[in-house]
Amino acid sequence: MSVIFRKNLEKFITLNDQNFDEVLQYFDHKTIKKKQNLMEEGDYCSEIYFVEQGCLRMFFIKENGLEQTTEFAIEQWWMTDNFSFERRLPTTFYIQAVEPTTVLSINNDKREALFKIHPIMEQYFRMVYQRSYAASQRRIRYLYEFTREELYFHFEGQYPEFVQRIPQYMLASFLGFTPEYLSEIRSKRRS
Amino acid sequence: MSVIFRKNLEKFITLNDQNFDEVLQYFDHKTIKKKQNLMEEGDYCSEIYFVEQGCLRMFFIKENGLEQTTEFAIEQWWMTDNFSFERRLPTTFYIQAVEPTTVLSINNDKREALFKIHPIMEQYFRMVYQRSYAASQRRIRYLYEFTREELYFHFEGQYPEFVQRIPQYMLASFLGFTPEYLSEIRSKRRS
DNA sequence: CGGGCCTTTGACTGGTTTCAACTTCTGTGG
DNA sequence: CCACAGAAGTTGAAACCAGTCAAAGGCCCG
Repeated sequence: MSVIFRKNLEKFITLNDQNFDEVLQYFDHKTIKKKQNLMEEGDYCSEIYFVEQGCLRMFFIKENGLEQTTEFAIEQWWMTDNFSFERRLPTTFYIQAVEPTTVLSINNDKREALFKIHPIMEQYFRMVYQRSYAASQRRIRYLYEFTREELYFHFEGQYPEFVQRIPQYMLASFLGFTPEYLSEIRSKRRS
Repeated sequence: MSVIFRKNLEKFITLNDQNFDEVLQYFDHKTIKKKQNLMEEGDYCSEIYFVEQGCLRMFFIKENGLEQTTEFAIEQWWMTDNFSFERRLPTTFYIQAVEPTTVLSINNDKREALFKIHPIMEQYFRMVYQRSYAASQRRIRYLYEFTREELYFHFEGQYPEFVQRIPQYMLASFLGFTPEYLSEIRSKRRS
């Protein structure tokens, strides 16, 4: 099963049916309801998550008590607090389902074991991280290059369907401004 | 040679003398003067760079003509425009030496060849990218969490020696504000 | 020793936040 | 299936963080 995971693997590497089945054995399936947390502040973030269906968001709690969203993950995206995962330290983030969501998960130790038996998975993750890092680099550039208003129009241009999919206050948070200001931006364009 | 590269490799993997020599053959040495560019806007960013000695910065030119610094790399850091490198597209960044600098470089094709002969290097780069991505994730969090003033104090606390090493206007640019504002922050603390 | 680059200072400006009040949407229980 | 309460979105006024501009001072390197 997990057609979508296989599809994602095949973007980077080739695996025959038997090898895919073997690889899949290392992963667990999890189903979470909307608003349910997959990970909370203080947890050891021992796993990484691959979204099969649905949408996750990562956020932390700011000084003033507000939730600051830093990432979204939809189908075929990996998500975790990499710092906590790698250093085996407690996380300061939450991972929450924006919609009913199913994920594949694997912990650090199991993944190391997987790498030993299927070295091609090392290549797969090297490529996944290379892309993720590249995306992250680009995002940092946008944060420097664009005003908040431009960030919104740029994001809307790149992911129009996703903008429809999530509540505005989450999008505002992700783009680094307030829901009130997003309202203002949207009303400006209407006129 | 290249004691420092070997030192870095050994943080992640083990290689005997012979294998290290073989690996090193795939890399080129480059020496660049202060203010010289290793890469310019429009270039195909075909290589990745490992800093042996010195300091690089990556920047792009904003609409208003100003240089916006997005990254620094000192000894033992890798630097490249990953997006351009991976997709084989022209870059929109510059990479420039802040000090006289020596780097190791390798292009995409050579690196693929290296992975074939020394699969352990695939593991090395998987780990390097995992860390880089984690660092990038943390940096994005800081950009959301801190005011510009807090960003400065936080950075100064984490890298006090590096703050001394580079001109203030570059640091201000990297932290996302103007040299004037950095002056203001610094004068506030003096009083 | 001089010129240009870097840093500092101050006045003014504006993009974005904060706060509060109001309206609209949504989902859950009766 | 409707009612209603809480959540999400809108609007406007006041405040503030940080940018812009201009001018002066300091310092490095040729």
